[in-house]
Amino acid sequence: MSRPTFSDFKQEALGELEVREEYLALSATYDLRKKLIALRQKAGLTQQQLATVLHTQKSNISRLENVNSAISPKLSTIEQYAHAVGHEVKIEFIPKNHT
Amino acid sequence: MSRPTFSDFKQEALGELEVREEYLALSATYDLRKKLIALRQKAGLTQQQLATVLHTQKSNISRLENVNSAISPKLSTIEQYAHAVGHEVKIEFIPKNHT
DNA sequence: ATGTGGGTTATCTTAATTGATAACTAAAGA
DNA sequence: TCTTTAGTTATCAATTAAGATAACCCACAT
Repeated sequence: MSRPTFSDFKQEALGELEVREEYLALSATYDLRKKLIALRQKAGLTQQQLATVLHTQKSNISRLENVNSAISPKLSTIEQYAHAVGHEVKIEFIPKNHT
Repeated sequence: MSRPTFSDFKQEALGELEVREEYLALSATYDLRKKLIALRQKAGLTQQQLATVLHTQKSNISRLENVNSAISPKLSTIEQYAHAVGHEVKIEFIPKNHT
């Protein structure tokens, strides 16, 4: 095992308290982006088509969906996207096991 | 019945198409704020205490929780709040009945 | 009456997201 | 090969959320 795996990074990151918050936040947005892409594709829309519906540009749609982008989208942005692909947004809060 | 009720406003607002999206967005954030307050209270924290945990000010917490505020919070903001009260954020997409 | 604690509102500043345009890659077809 | 389509990336301007400070209200207690 030469190069560090994602799991390695994960372990090291969780070491520091402040980094942990960041990690969890990233994982949540990562999950979100995957869902957004799936919704769009299921709706049979391209980024360009969705952009047109939302009166914006395809580059902005790409930025929103792209995992590499460092942005944390506004709730309203997520909602507009969801509505455009025929869905409502529901936010749930799951209790954490605080050891 | 002299003054208009919220229900009246709702009906009138739904009349126009562009306003409808806005209404749905508002209702979602309204729902969110109620949940946030409930989580904080269940955690036994005041706005001041939560603000301290998040290294911010109680006025900012109030703005986030307050229904009247016109802001649409960032996903990361919601997550930080949730983590501080011992919860994880999960976003779900509910299919709409497109008549 | 005075003070304290919890929450709200207003305002300014700062930081970040979003809008918009353009240039680019990669894949698929004609 | 040339073209088109889908998606990415970079950049800058414009909008907006978040940080910070201060003043305020209200309930409650001493």
